[in-house]
Amino acid sequence: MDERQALAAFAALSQDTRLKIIRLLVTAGPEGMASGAIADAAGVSASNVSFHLKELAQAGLATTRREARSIIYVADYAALSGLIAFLMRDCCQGHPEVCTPAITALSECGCTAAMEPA
Amino acid sequence: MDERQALAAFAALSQDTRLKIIRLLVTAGPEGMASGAIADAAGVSASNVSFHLKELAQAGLATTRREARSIIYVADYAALSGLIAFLMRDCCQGHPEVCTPAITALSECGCTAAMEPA
DNA sequence: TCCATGTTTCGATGATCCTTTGAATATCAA
DNA sequence: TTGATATTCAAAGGATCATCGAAACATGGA
Repeated sequence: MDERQALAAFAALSQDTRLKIIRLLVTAGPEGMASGAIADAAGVSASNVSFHLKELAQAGLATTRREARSIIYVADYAALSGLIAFLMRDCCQGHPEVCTPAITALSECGCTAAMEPA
Repeated sequence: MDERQALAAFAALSQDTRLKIIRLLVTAGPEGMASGAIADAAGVSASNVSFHLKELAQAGLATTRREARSIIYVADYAALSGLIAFLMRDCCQGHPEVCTPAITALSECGCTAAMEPA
């Protein structure tokens, strides 16, 4: 993830409805959600959700696949962790006080099970 | 960090000049940088940098202190790691494939030295 | 084929944001 | 006090963005 992509991702996440949508997609998992279901869950119109989903897809944070009449949106986990990595890489240069609290946050989600001591 | 704060932080980071400024501040460390020095380094006018610094401060990503005629801006490391934590907390619910790559990113910056195995 | 469903696209409107300019404020030195 | 330096503030412009409604497109079933 370069600066250009990070900028696009930050812009995509800086909007109320889109942040809501990303959270929906992330919790929905790899199966994703149909556009209509997202619109219902987010409480916005079909055309409005379509507008925001397009933004998220263009920012690389979501991918799509068609399934019958529905179009399914899936969170791009690699892009999200890439953004996290970008923030960290940028923030840690000689200042571990930035990342150390993040380690605590990490351990809250059970993902540290696979970790090895440094 | 709640959703409102995260939204403000994402908005602050989604602008070219401001992202550049945050990177400058982060690498500058706790000593910070004067407004004028930031303007020079970022290549923008004094009033423009002032505008963006105000945005960053209001988003909680930077703090200020006066030093003689200069006003020194300092990155708020707690807010930055809080944003990282917000992203992670949101993204990991049942999907460790999001956070696991972030662990790799973490280990690149030397901050994992303090870590314990889970 | 015809119709219903799900989604996107287009055009218009109002809101928000970024930049610039010039004036105002604060600090220090002479 | 006067002048110089450092920064902020306020107003105006041009650009970008979000929302809505209507129309268009794609798919599947009768």
